Amino acid sequence: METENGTRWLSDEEQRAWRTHLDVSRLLTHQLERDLQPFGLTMNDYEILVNLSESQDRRMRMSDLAAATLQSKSRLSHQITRMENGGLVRRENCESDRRGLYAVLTDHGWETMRKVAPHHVQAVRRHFIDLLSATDLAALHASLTPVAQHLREHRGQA
Amino acid sequence: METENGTRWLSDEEQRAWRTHLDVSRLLTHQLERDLQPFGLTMNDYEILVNLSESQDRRMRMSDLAAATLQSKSRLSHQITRMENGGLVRRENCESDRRGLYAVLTDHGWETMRKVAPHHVQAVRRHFIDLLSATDLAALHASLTPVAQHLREHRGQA
DNA sequence: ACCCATTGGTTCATGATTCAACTTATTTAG
DNA sequence: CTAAATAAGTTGAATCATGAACCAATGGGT
Repeated sequence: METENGTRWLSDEEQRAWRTHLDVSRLLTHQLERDLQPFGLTMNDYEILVNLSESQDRRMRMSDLAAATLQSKSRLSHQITRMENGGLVRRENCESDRRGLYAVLTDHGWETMRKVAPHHVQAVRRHFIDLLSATDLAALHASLTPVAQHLREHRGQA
Repeated sequence: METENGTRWLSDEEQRAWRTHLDVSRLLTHQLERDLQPFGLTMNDYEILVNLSESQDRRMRMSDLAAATLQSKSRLSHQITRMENGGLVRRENCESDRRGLYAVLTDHGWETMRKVAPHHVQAVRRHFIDLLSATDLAALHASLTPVAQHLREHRGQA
């Protein structure tokens, strides 16, 4: 499993598992993207709608929203601009910190959310959740949680 | 778990598992992207190098390569053009089917592969493989395989 | 009170991705 | 044998993402 130059290559089973994970993650986001397309939304749009709609007063600070959705500030800024043009969201400035801005869900954004969510959930079920037994899903969750935590900690460094 | 409009919403555990999967998949690709950056490669570049270097005569038909890497023909075409400009790969036309083209790994591409692969493997280990026990990894692989298969079958339709 | 480092957010330039339109070669049906 | 359908790839325009540079407000420290 180890070669003269000191590299610990992946075993066959490790390779297969890794490739499967990669494939699922790509195929799945691609599929969900396609399922949202008829509604004129991307996964990114949708995730922002979710975050805002679950927040106090349907609003979040730009920074917090960026952190919650794992995007860069720059990307979020563009994203919100697009959604603002689509009438899903509006910017509103923050009293307590005059640098800050809120992204606020509009009524149209809220309505869109209500209309689209059931379809999206159904898609997540069809292509992922319902293909796994409850125990498999729990095991998967348990395995992946430390990975997620590790990655969060290592974010933004070499 | 089911509401008046007939939507089967996700249970809390399902939600958490799903979000964790999503987060891992995004954080992980982002991290691996960053680990490749010092070598001037993206994950896409790398995956193409892998595919070519494992193929007979270090060459593949464009279509096959597109299928293997789950990309559209258009995207692959642009991608190969970039890599061709970087000297990693070259196009060569196919005798048996005059519409067809091969993407061929250049010597520089091969050397790049040899140099980068150990670092990439190490990154995959550090951020994923080595964070899971062998049994967890096997279970994850077993759970995900039917999902991957389902998604492959459903590709390209509603 | 003042300077300076930090934080919150945008903007600009560049590169990547997507989708539809297009060309050329191959296959199939009649 | 030929016409229509299909397959292999490319191209171009529009959209989206990334990273660095930037501006403005805040918060300490001295």
